[in-house]
Amino acid sequence: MDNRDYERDALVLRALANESRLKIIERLGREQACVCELTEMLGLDQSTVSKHLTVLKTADIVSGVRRGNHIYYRLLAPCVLSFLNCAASVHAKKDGDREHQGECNGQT
Amino acid sequence: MDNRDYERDALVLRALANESRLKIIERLGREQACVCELTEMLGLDQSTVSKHLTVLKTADIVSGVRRGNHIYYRLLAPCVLSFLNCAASVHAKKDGDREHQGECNGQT
DNA sequence: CCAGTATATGGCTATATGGCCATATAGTCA
DNA sequence: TGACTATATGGCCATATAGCCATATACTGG
Repeated sequence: MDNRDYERDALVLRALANESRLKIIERLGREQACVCELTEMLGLDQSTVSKHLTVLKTADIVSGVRRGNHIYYRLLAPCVLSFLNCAASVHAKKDGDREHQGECNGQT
Repeated sequence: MDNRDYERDALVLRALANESRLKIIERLGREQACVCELTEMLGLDQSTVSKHLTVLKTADIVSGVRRGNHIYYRLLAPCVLSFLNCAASVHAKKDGDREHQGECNGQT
């Protein structure tokens, strides 16, 4: 149980460690979307969004299927949404709570 | 529930998105440790380890208390350990499983 | 105080990242 | 086929990151 593949783990976490990509994930957590929708939502260059999606695909966090002229992306690993709750609770703790137990479903 | 602080979330995730820091977290998840123990475990320069700990401290993931000559670090946010399980399940899926539901405690 | 040990900080270099623009690719529809 | 739209890729630049070495700081024990 100790032989984690830290390199792979870090790859996944690096893919998540970006504000724009977090927004993409949050969006895809609600409903699949095409690149153009994500591009409009983020207000970034389309090529930039495409690269973000490549990063997420490489980490096996999202996948896209073509439908007609569009490619619809969806979240493959919904568990990453819990990362956001945990991440949020980390600073929630800092800015108010006392000791921060629970809040995110970690095995203490 | 939509006004996430993505910047703060990304800060936390960036702090986790590094192989050496993941090893530190896994270690501290088992038991607190001083810098010198972590330095030996990682086989990196002591200054490098100290900087990693600063990153983790800044993200409120760990904190250290001095005891005599040593500073003992402990994990403040044990929920981050569940990140590792989720991250692992993301590639476990790739390398075998079919659809990857559950495995990590996300709210699907 | 001084010497010794543990930790932190500053300076440096090599590499990675995120953004843009320009362009290439892949599909649709006449 | 050719015009059009959606997405991906390559090139570039500015900034961030991880590592090292050297040095500073903080504490302990004589």
